[in-house]
Amino acid sequence: MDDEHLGLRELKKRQTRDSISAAALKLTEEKGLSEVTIEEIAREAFVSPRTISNYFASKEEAVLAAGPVATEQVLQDFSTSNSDDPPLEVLGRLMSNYARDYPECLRKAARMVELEEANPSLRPFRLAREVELVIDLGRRVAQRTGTDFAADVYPSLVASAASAALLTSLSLWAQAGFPEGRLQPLIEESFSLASAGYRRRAASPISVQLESSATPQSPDAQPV
Amino acid sequence: MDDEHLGLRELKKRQTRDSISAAALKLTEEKGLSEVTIEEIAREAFVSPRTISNYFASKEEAVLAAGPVATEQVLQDFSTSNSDDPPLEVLGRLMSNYARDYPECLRKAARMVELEEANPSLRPFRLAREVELVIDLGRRVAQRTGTDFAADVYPSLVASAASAALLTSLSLWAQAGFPEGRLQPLIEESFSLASAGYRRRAASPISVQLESSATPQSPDAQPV
DNA sequence: TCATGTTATTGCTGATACTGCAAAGATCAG
DNA sequence: CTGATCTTTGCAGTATCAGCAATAACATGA
Repeated sequence: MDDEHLGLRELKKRQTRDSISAAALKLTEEKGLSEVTIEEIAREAFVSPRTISNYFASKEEAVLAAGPVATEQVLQDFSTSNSDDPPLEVLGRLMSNYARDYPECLRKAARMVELEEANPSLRPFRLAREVELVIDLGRRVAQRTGTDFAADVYPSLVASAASAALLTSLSLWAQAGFPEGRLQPLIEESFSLASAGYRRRAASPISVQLESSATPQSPDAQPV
Repeated sequence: MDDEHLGLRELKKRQTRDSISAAALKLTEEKGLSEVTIEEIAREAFVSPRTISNYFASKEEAVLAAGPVATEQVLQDFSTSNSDDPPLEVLGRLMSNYARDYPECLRKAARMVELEEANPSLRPFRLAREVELVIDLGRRVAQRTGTDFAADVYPSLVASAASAALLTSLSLWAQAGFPEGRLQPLIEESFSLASAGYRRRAASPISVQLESSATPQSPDAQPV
């Protein structure tokens, strides 16, 4: 029911959708989203302005649609893996492996973080997408642990913690200038911190300290 | 610098701001935000449409400005209190006390959650506000624990966990129909779950189980 | 009290965004 | 090939929003 019999119609739909979001992303990187009009995106994507409204409710959603979609893979893996470890640890391992195996995808995600800092109007919409993912993940945690998603805080809390761990890691990593090989330890640190009830291990005041030159003064940072 | 010498000007500014957001809230509850125009809000608040644009960037922000602002109190209390306990536990106590002492404020917050479910366009903007709070809280955690907000995942993770604990509790509580006296235990459960690294205590599969009749079938829940 | 500077409010205007509707074009199934 | 279905498009109407200048309200100091 997913990629089964995709006729020409479905193919063209995805194609125009991708064209639009790619055009939106390109123009946004060039001029800033506030300077980009629907009409421009339409020209760039070879569609009519009206068509853009058919696909996206706003410029912001069009830009965000160009972001990474690989999260679904991790969600799948989480649901199918059957370990007896606590969900957070499983998620931590999955994310860590993901950072190791598909660095370009994480890099793309971090690039979106930067794009968001340059274009604040993106933030609300990115967050809305994020919440959808957290809800999805929460349901999976509930199913996996046999808890009730609607009556128990547990699944949602775990999902939120995992999301925060990943996003905080990405944000710090992007801020430090994407240092090679540093993301994975950051992710592991974040997840183990959550699993430890946010109590620092005495031995590691700042265990995965980045180069201090990368973030000399820290006027305003953008986590989450 | 806060409530010091508020001249007539500042007073009137706050007054018109409140008028606008109150009008926006009232009309939204009556007809749904999508059916409300800026012009209507302007009439209701006895200001010109142009003035609304001066105060808020969108209808959504106007509505959200009518929400509870008491979070600042908790942030203040967190910064001023000087306990040696882990920040999450301090925050948990503060929120629990808050739920006990100012139930009407929490109820208002939960009402906003419901309003958001009825008017999905509110969500992105509420989330954006939420993130601002989390960043603020993260900075305070950093200051309190002597960690570096910009170089260390710890402060942001703690702040995110606290935010998730509160919001998840509110969401569940609202979904269950605001049962009297149930919010505080939910909050305590959520915070202690986070402090315990999201590991259930063996004795409590669902320790703060709500009346099962309150949530018979759970088609789509809205945490976070 | 008055005079003057400062700031908020307002109307106007132009640019942009979004939606419903109906026509035109593309794809599909037989 | 033909009719059905769906996508794309143009058009028209409504709504949003920001810049600008004028007006009104408040503040400050004498």
